Amino acid sequence: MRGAATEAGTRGFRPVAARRAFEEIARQIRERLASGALKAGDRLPPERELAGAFAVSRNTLREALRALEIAGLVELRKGAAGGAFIRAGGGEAAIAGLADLFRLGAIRPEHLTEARIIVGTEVARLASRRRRAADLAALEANVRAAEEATARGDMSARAEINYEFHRLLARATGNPVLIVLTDALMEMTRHFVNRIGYRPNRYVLPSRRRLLAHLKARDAAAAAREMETMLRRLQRWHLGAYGRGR
Amino acid sequence: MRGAATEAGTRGFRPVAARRAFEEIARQIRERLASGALKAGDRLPPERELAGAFAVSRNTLREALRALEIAGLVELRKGAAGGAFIRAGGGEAAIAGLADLFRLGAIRPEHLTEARIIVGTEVARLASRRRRAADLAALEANVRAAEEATARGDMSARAEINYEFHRLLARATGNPVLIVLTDALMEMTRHFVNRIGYRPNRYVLPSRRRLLAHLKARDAAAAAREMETMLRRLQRWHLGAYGRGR
DNA sequence: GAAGTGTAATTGGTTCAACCATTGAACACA
DNA sequence: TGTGTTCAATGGTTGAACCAATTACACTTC
Repeated sequence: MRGAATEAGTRGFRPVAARRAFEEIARQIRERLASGALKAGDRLPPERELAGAFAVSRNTLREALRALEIAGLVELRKGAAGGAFIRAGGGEAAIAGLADLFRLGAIRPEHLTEARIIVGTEVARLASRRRRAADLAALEANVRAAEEATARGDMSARAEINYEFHRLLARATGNPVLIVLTDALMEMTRHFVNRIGYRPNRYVLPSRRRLLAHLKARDAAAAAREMETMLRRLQRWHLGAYGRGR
Repeated sequence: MRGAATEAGTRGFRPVAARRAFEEIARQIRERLASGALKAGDRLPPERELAGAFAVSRNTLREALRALEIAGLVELRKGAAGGAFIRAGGGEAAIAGLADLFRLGAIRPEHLTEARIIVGTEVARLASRRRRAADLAALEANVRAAEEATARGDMSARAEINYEFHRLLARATGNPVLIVLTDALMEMTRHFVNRIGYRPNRYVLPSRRRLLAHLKARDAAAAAREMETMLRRLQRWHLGAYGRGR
């Protein structure tokens, strides 16, 4: 400080925004989404026209569209009837974001299995209350497919069908938060299993059959118990394999 | 079908990928992250150099970097010591992705409150088992700040401090999946509350005090019960406001 | 020597003007 | 009717240039 008499201090000052142009553009488009002025299926004007409207170069505008595309808000299609279309959000960005965290090593296998027990148990409970006939049919077809894959020794297909079971169950709850979360947990599990290698076990399929019976009977407590028991066995199985594998 | 003798069908054919250049670049960089060749804090070469290495123009390379930046994997800094730095993932992309879903209307308030009950209850249970002295101190300071904000009638600060309580509790579990998920749920709650307006209530703070006592005593069952009861009351409160407000 | 000051180098941000590649629809033709 | 062709629209990519922020460093000043 040089002169106390002229020093006015810096309180009340904030760092200037210095927001990049493409961020401001993406913000404005997001705003129209939140306000309902833009809804799923709508098409934005062509890039050249949008660039003119925002008074930026086409490159800068493209970076803004790229940001929205990665966030899963718009889909870009080439060709005569192409353009930027507003997507009906399916949560792909959130799923990819969690999968990236796992890839970065921020999430360790025991965190993943713990979260799966928490979410999976409550998904089973809610699904048994809300499942419709169509959900039950889809789940039964899934278990049958798993049995067939096991019979012909196709372990890769078996793993995929198992992930799909959890996704179907989550959809039966009708809660999109649980659906997205389950999808993300399965995506992380897939990465994890790819790393340690899939090892078949004998207790999952019988558990599935018991779970289906509870779902059919709408016995929420029994369904939750069955799922929790199965996931805890799976946790010991996975973490054992991880401990030996690392 | 014209000639059954020459018709071979289309089974086994799949649409060709036609991946865009920037996607392939982002994939390669992601791969290095997953393999551990790149880790948090590392700096990628300057854009001009990278563009040369991938044999693409600088614009295309920038779209790849933009994609990685939006995904939260890298951070771009200007200036002499600038460049693309690998970020220590904090899950911002996943959080933003879920918040976008809420903004798009795919997630309705009852879905949000249901998920909060499930996650919050189990977070309280795990936190009471694993909390350390520092967690307890931070939570106590938070509750004190909430009481002060209430005393001076600052409802906006009060709301923020309340969200922070749940985030702190999630951190005490030590599970990054639960941390990211809680952050995302709080972010969605903030949007929701901003829309319907914050209305103070009298039962949250007493519940906080009881919860702190359970945490201090490491009584997991009581902590979970307290949190679940509070969240269910909050659910009725919020949904009631939403029902009248829409 | 310590602290401030100016300057140059580095690097991301943006612009501009092209051209390429894909897509779908209009259209001609058998 | 259907089949192939042409063409306009639109996103994808390129390359060169300049702007703007940031840092490192030599230089001055006390």
